[in-house]
Amino acid sequence: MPRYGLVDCNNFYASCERLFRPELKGRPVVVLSNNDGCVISRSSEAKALDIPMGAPAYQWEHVFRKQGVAVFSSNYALYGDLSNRVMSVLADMAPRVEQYSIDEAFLDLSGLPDAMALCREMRERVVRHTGIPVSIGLARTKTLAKLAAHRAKRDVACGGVFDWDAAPDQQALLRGAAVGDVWGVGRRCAARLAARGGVRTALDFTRLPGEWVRKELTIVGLQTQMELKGISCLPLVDAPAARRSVLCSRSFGELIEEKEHLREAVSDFATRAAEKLRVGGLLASAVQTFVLTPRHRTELPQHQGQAVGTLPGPTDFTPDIVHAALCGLDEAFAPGFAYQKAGVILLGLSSASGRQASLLDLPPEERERRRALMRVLDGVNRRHGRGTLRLASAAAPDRPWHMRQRRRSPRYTTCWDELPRIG
DNA sequence: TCTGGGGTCCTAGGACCC
DNA sequence: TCTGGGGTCCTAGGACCC
Repeated sequence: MPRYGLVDCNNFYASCERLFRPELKGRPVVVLSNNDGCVISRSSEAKALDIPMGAPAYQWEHVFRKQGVAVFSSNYALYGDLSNRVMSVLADMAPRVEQYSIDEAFLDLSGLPDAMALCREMRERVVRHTGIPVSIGLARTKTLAKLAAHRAKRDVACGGVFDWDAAPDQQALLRGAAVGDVWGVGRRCAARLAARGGVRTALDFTRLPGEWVRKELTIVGLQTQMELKGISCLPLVDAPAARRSVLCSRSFGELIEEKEHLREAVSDFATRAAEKLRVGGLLASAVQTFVLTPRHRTELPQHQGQAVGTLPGPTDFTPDIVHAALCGLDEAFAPGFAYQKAGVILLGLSSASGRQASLLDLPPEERERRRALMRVLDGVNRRHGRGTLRLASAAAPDRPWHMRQRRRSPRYTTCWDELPRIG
């Protein structure tokens, strides 16, 4: 029988923020999305105040003030670094690890004599080495392991680790889980299940006829159902799959009507996306640009535009990518709208090392010249901060529509100037 | 005034080919 | 009068995840 573990960092972003601010222990902490828009992480004290996940920050300001909630803008440099530290502890202890997200990892624990003991030790070591508390679920499928971790987190009696397979009454466990809490069952799907004969719990879901599930919820829904029944359909994926796209997009700090400003923003996004390409050793063959008006502002005229610009061939050369993205913008843009968001997606990715020579190839000396230029650009920007060297079409850093981040904590662990001071 | 960003996968439908 | 069928590839849109 396969055995999976799911390690889940508790309230990850909020926990990261609290690491460097011990005086916040016991106080409610929330972390906001980009632009300080909505709540994306809450400490247990903040959850106890009934601040929901995704709550728009402006609607909760009075609660933040009244209850002394510590509020942070998101600081991905910090979270990414702490995530790496947690993952490396796991990799040292478990035979096979699949990092599933910034704060979760699946483990393959099949065939181990005492998986439970290993998980307990792992949990202690992670908190000792990184300060981040984690919960661990164990089960014979990944989907059940997710539910088990959920349980481990909520039920303090578990001591942070819960073994689904060892539970005496697994039906009761399934009955206690809302179907919407099952991994792979989103809002839409949960609503359809409720509409169809009131399927509300995970147990109800397992009792539906498989043909109906296949037909209405596709093969994905059927897999979820089988996994809930204890039949493993989703294997551990240790080698990360090749990336299929690179996306860079932002909401603006204020709405943009001027095409010139959108050009600057899109130029920025394309530049960042090209950097990500080079970091990953990838080339893109197409660039998609999109622009959106604010969907929540129904009183404003709405427009969504997108267009794909093709590149001369697979490339990671910033000027080519920016140029194609701006061509896309010309097509996607319509005048007379106030835009709230834009983005650039790089598609048709291939590996830079395994690159096919083509008839359209540039002469080797020109290729080398471009590579050298990008190396210099990346080197300078790595050392002196992103955007130090940029194309003339890109935005100056002081534009009013740049994203708001009024409450970002220092980059304690990744930036020399922002190290914590002691004494 | 103020509601994130970055991904993946599946399906349906059309174009095209033999 | 009869008017194929199966395969592939691409795209758009939807749903899900954290």
